[in-house]
Amino acid sequence: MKRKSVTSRDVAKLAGVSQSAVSRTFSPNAKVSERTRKKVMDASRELGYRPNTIARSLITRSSRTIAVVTYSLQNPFYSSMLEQASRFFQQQGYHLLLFFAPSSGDFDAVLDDIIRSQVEGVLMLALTMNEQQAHLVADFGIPMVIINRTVNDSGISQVSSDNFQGGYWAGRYLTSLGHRRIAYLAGLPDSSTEKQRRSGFLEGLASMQASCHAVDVGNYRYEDACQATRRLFADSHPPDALFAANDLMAIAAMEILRHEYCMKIPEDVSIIGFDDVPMASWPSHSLTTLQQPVDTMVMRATELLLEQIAQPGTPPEHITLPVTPILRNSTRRQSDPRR
Amino acid sequence: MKRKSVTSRDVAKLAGVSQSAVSRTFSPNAKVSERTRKKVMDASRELGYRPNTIARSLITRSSRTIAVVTYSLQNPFYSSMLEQASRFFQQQGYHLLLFFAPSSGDFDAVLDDIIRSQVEGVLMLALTMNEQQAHLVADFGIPMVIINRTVNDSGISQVSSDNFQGGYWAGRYLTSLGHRRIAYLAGLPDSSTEKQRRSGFLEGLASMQASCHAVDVGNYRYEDACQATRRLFADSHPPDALFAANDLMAIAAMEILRHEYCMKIPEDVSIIGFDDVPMASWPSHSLTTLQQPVDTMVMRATELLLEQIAQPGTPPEHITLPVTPILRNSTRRQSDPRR
DNA sequence: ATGAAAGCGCTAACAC
DNA sequence: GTGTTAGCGCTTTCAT
Repeated sequence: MKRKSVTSRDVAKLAGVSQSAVSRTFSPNAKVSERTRKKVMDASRELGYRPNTIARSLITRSSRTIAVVTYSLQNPFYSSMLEQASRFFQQQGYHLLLFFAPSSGDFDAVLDDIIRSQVEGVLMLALTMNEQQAHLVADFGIPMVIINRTVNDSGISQVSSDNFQGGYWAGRYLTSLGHRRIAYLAGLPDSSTEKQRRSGFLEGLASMQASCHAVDVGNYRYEDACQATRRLFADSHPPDALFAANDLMAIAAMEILRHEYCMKIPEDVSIIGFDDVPMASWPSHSLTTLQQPVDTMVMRATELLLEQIAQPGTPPEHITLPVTPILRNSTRRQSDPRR
Repeated sequence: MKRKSVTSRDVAKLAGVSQSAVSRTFSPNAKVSERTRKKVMDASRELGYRPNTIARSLITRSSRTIAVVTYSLQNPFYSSMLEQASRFFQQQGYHLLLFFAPSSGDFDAVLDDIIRSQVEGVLMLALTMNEQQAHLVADFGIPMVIINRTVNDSGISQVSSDNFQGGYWAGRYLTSLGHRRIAYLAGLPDSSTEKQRRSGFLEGLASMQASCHAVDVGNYRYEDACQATRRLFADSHPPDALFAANDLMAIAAMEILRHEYCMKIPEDVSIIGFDDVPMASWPSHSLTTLQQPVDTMVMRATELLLEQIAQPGTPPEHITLPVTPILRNSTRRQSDPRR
């Protein structure tokens, strides 16, 4: 059954036309007579011919391929972004090359690989990188947009939500509920989202004459967040409120507090997350959180990328979308407002 | 900043060597003198040269690209498989082309697209397709392995776990706990996993002289499973046990039962899931389930694919891996064993 | 509208 | 070891 690479030449021979006629038949805006087209199609069907995308790419110098590089799919927030972006590009007739940033090791090698692969654009999904790395790709004239991370002052397009504002709100809100020992569960230390959410949070607290009671790091991951929570609450003066830099960690904290520390949420401790992943709205968690506009973020990012591909001169944009506090049942006013 | 396509020719000219010397320098098993290599590397660096993967693919007729096609990433079970498989292939020096099966519409068009893209292999991730579709790709001599789905009697490699056995165990176990009104929460009706888990379940029940009390469909999705659960338990004789065809639906059911029907789990109803996603072990859910050996499945599938790529003659394999019951706290012996 | 011819950027014989 | 040569399968002028 295995047909081995039928070429347009083979089809041409069988159809009794020139090879370029075959090419034209398979080109979107061809100028081929119905008669020729039919002959070609018949022959193609008979031989099981499929145009070779690689050869086409080589000559047209357009691969119609986009690289998406991401860090992990553990967090439903990322996998959902990936799925949405992928479906969008696929719908637009693009192929999608998927890369994972190696957990340990050579990210530059991946970037190099991407450049060699002749993609027309790169979507960086929640990827932390330095300016040099960011420029490496851009300097090759490959349009790139970073989503859910920012890189300082570079000429690179980025779409993210207002992490600072989200943190700020969390800080003020928890304070306003009367909490006095408010802790912070941090994400990946080097990531821009972490830095922004944290500084927003601290400033939010400060704006209410409050300060942060304790900090520990959960690296945006469930398991790490469990450990961090245990450390935070093993103290003789445990927190009475917690802001976690993402929902996954917030939920991890709830699990630990409820089932290992026999604490009630929100009675004993208020918790706020960040993202608003679907899970956050499940009754068991009912997590108060800061909703990121995923759909909009993906849409803006993908459109931006496509635009830059279509018009290479397009200046980079930095888009910051607002976050929305979603009030659920993981937070409540402190019963003993002793302050 | 934008350098526009520096070719090996440009490098050759600058380095004062032949174009093939440049090619050799960038080929893994080159035969180039150190002197030439250095000249080439220097020139390359100066011009920012990167070999064009597309041109290389065209002439070597190997794209070193694998297509992974999947249905959705909503379920963490799939996204985790995707991540593992991707990382593996990436590590092996392959590129990964990601395709999503359109929810409504032309799957054949996607298959066609895959064939045109000259991938060296295809990994079908939890994809339901008919035999004709399965053969379409295979007939082009493109190795393919299906993971977590089976296609009847085809000459196509597939790796899955023993869904029937899992269902069978669930049926017998729930019966052995003394439950008398055991319901089934079904997955995607046409999927092989659904059929196998269901028939295993029914036979398991039958082997204990029991039968299924009610069935509803959750399509393997959270939201749909919520609806189905509401329907199942709105009855005047609601189930006292539930087997859900995957964890996501099992958890959905728990959420609805606990928070909308004020039922206790496992006191009022026992629940069993399927997959053992990370979430299933979280204390809030503590779901009894059938663990699929994800790591092994992915490893076997990826190795199988690579093997078939390396040795085109390799006969297809059908690998079925055992599932493992994981006993947690969503099931318990019926307190009133009236039978 | 159609065919002939010239490459796209690279690898792989093949001589030297 | 190095250069020369001939393509990989296709698109795209350019004549006709």
